[in-house]
Amino acid sequence: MKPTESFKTYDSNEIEEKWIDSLSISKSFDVSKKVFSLAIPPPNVTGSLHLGHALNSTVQDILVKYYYLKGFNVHWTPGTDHAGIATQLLVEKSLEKKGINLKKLSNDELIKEIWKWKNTNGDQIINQLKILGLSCDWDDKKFTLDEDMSNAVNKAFIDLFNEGLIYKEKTLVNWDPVLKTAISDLEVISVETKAYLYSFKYFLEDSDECIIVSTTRPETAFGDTAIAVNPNDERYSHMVGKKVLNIFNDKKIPIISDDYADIGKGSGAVKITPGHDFNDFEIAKKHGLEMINILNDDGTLNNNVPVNFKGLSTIEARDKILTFMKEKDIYEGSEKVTNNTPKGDRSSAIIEPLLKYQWFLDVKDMAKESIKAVKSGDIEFKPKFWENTFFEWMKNIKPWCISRQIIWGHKIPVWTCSNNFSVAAQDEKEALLEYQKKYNKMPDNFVRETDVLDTWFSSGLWPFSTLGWPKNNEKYSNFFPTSILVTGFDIIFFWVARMIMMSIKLTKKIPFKVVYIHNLIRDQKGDKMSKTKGNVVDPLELIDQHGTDSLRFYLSSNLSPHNDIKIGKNSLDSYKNFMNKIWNAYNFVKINSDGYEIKKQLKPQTFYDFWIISKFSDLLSKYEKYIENCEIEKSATEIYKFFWDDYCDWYIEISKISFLSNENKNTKEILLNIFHDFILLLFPFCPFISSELLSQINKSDRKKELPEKNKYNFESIDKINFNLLQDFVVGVRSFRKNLSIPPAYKIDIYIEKNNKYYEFIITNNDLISKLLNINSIKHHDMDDKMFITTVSKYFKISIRKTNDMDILSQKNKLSKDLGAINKDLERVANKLKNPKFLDSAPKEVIEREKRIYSESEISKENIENILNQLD
RNA sequence: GGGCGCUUAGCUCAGCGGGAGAGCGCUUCCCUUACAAGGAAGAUGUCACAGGUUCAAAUCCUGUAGCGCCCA
Repeated sequence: MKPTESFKTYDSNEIEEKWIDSLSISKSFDVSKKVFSLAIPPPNVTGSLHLGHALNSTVQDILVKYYYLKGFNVHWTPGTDHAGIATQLLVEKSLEKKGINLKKLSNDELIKEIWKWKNTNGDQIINQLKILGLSCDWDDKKFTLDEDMSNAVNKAFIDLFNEGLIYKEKTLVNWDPVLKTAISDLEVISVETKAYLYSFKYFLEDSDECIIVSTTRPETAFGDTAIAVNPNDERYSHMVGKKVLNIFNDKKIPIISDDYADIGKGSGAVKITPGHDFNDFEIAKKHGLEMINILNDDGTLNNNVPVNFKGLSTIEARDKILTFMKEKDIYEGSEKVTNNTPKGDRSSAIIEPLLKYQWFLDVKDMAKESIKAVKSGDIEFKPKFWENTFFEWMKNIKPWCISRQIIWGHKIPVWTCSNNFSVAAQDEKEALLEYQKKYNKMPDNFVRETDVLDTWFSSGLWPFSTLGWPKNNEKYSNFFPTSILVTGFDIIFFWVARMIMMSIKLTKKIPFKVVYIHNLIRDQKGDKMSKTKGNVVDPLELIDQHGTDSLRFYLSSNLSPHNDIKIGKNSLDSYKNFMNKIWNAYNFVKINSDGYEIKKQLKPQTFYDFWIISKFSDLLSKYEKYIENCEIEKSATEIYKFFWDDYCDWYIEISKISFLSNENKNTKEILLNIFHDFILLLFPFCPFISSELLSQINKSDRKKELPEKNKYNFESIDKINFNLLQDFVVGVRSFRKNLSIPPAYKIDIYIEKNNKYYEFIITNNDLISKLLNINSIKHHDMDDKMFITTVSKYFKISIRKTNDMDILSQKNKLSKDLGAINKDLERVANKLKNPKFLDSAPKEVIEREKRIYSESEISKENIENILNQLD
């Protein structure tokens, strides 16, 4: 007979379907309540749910549900990011696939196409997030290109522009020749590549003397406008100030002296190409050198090179110029080197530094203010070590290139007159007024900028723009600054830093009080997941197989500040088992708690009721402490340990026996109440199974709130009795196993009458005997050779000797125990006879060591006696 | 080259000054009426290495090596 057949088995899919629409938390503007608010890191509209989203939003959702249980006024804004370049690329590609010629589309038509795509596919990620059981305010979701969001972007731009922090400048920028747009420093990744370092000669003007320079990019020689040598380099000191002939463009270029040239590197002389290298650009500014741009926007060589090189790609030009060098006999050879090639994070194209007019935001002072906010503790990173990374970047920050030559995004709200005077405004009408006000005349040829803003510009406003800024409405004043920001460490620079800067500058407030940085998810081997590698684990598949709750509990248990999460195909197994365990435990609770209710106060009577109550009380305080301190994984571990080890393995097992006697009814009530309150603690982690079980327990729709602390707060709870019971029970089980006594074999256990805890054991004889499946516990005289004996921490446990007992195995075990105890004794004895230890160690430590010593001595003596008996 | 982090059981990781831990895996026994997706009892470690500080170091400091990430 299988009693399970009468119970419903745990089916994650079924309960998820049932509860998916009931998890929203509606916000209120009840000002009497404490506030917990946060904004979701908006996933890209192009995105589909991956484990990174699952992890990030699970963490947030745990916090949200936790503070909701605590009675806070919670507000969590969901939303999506328009993700400028990424989205435009995606839609362009899909249009090309359909056979549409992009070149024939006007910008307006393309934008229309992107919107069309967004409106049909843009909600996919939001719908997938819902599957995770998140308590966002789904009715209040935002998109970075929404009208109010765009107005906020314009407002931010206008303010920063009017303050002179946003400006247009022709300077060297990172240019992506494939996307044909400028990008910011952060969007350039340097990829280690194998390359050749070529050396060639420049001849001094009217002289046979030459100077050798080396470069991995010989094709840029057309743009060389100087040769730099180190001021301390005696080999070249006589040349400084003279000129060499650049035979690639027939110009005479100077030899300059600058620390930048490294004496030890190569020949010590270095060619300066200001138009195509950031370091060289700085040198050129310092020395007033000419800057030559030799590239077109698509990366091919332009009109500033000889006609036979024009239009070539840099790679083609490289071969050709090497041939040219050889012909002219100035080529000196090459060597293999590894160097870092800058590539675009979206296009993977080699990024060319190019002279361009672009818009910049001067963030230097904003960065300083941000550093201050973190240093002062107004904003706190958790874990704290990330603050160093943040400071490091903020200290070295450069002006942020915010303009992009693409079409999907916030168009820069600047209008320029033919005289080059510009104003920033929300729209053309306002721009006209502004222009008249500023310049006291009407503009002519008034045209708007065509560039759009870097996507991160609008993301930088997210925590306050989503709440209504620049309007000071109820939502904004209630929920801003937000309580926390939860994100992976990969976007600290891209996003976190910029939000802090923008917020302090524009709202005069910090955007959030805490930055909770969590780890990232990788595959089983620790490799980054990517479609090309084919190692992507799909969260939806995991959810289908193991359930959302299992996934959420897995993720929250494995958050670690130091290690990335490595997920494999069996990673979720034990968490699914945990859900099943909870489910089945409820089956037991249910059949034993009929007619009992959830109470405000409990009335424990037995030592085991007191014990489980004190255990739950411990859990409750650790649970709160860890969550509030952004150590969710520790909270999860406590939940797991309490439920499985304490509640199921001990309390339920004991309660089964207590129910046989029918004497005390409080245990059933406590069994139910603790289960119920435990499920409340579980709710933030595993909302589906929790909601289902809570609804089964409370037939009416009871409001979810954290259990009251004083429900579990009893004075002077005596835990020792339960420890005694555990010690005795484990001691007997182990003993029996060691002697190979079959479990069905009913035996009597004997203990000494003069044992300190004899009374406790005998008082609970029936309970303990049933728990152990033995006849009963009796007392005996140790000298009796009829017995075989073992020791536990508190007891000497004896069994009547029989012929079929495995006495040798028991002897081996005891000898091993004795070895361990002797080792312990030696260690402790050494400590205790060390006067310095007795002088300097804290009292508690000395006391404990003394206790260990005396306990170990007793155990040692006991074991030795028993061993003698066995001989 | 600079910075940050990591190195503890076969695997994944916790512990971060005072008796080496958890989960998974492994061994043995048990379908004992919540649960075999389970229960019980076990085995398993030069806490990377070398110095130092301390009465006491896996834990703090310094250095070395290896791994990972970020920035040049």
